[in-house]
Amino acid sequence: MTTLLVMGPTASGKSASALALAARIGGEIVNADSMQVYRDFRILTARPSEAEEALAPHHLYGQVDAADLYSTGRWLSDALAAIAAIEARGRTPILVGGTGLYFMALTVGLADIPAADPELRAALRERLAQRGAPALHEELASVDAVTAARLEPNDAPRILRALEVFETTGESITALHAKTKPALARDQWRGVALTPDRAHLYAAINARFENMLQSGALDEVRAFAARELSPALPAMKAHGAPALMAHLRGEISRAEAAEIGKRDTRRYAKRQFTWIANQMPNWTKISAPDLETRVTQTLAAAGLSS
RNA sequence: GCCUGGGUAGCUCAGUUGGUAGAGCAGCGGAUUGAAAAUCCGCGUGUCGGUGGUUCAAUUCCGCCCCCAGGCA
Repeated sequence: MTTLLVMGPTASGKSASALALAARIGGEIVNADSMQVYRDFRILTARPSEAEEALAPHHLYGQVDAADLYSTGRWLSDALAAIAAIEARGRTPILVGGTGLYFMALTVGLADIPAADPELRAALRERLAQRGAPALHEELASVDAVTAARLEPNDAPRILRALEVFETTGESITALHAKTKPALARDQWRGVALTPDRAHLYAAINARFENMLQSGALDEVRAFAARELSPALPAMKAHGAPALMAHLRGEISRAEAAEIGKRDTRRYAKRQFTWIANQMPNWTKISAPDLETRVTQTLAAAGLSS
């Protein structure tokens, strides 16, 4: 069976495409977005509404509490389980989202590395806070020169990860990457990437953010802030969340917070374009602005028919 | 219509005592293997309003014109 993968920059209409595709071919939708897995920010992360979710089976949306640390690894096993279950029902899995790394885990692979000890992680983060990323980069160079050479001295998350992997496995993360196998074989999936006109997408992003504010995004953020969770949690990184929290604390105006939220979202979309252009050579690019054309082109690219 | 101030990057502006210009924000290009809506690297993107003149050389000085803001009528 073929699994359909649909990637697109934020606000490109992925969710609507997925719904139309699901209806057309009797598919089930699986989330491939790192923020829409969190329960707390339904509006702010543009998660499908309850009404939309009722139109087709949806999986991996809002099932994680914001206090939890989700990860690419957890998503990969969750997604593979969902795909297997959907195929067991004789239906087509449609994975939809904007997180390039998740699709990479599926189609390129995620290195088979045992989970790191939480205490080791905490210790590394502490060292990072004390001494800074360049110091850890030097440390990495002394044990894993190959990886250090390809990482920038300021790229804290990757340096941290490389050190953590070396300390738990005694091997270079670069060597482990080289052994990686795709989770889905090449003939098991078809990928399409939405590449809308950038000026129109930016306008859509700006308009959507205003809509989110009209629809209660601020209340959502207020309720989240009341939980007083660690600012370092991944869910805190949802576009607009930090700025809206600053607004609730009286530090910036609502208009300023909205500008920051829109800008961060636009910059993210730009990075997604870069990812699509350079990391997804085997994917069909679809730039058609209207839904019907996109769906038709997607089905054609996937060799599926309705 | 007259007076004054202003037209320089997408925006807000600085600047050049004449040698074709630079900041902030926005933006653009790139990397991406387990917190990825994260993180990191790189890049000024410009008929200096138009047109004549002076000059070896004009975005800069001079004339005329156009546009914007305020004031006087």
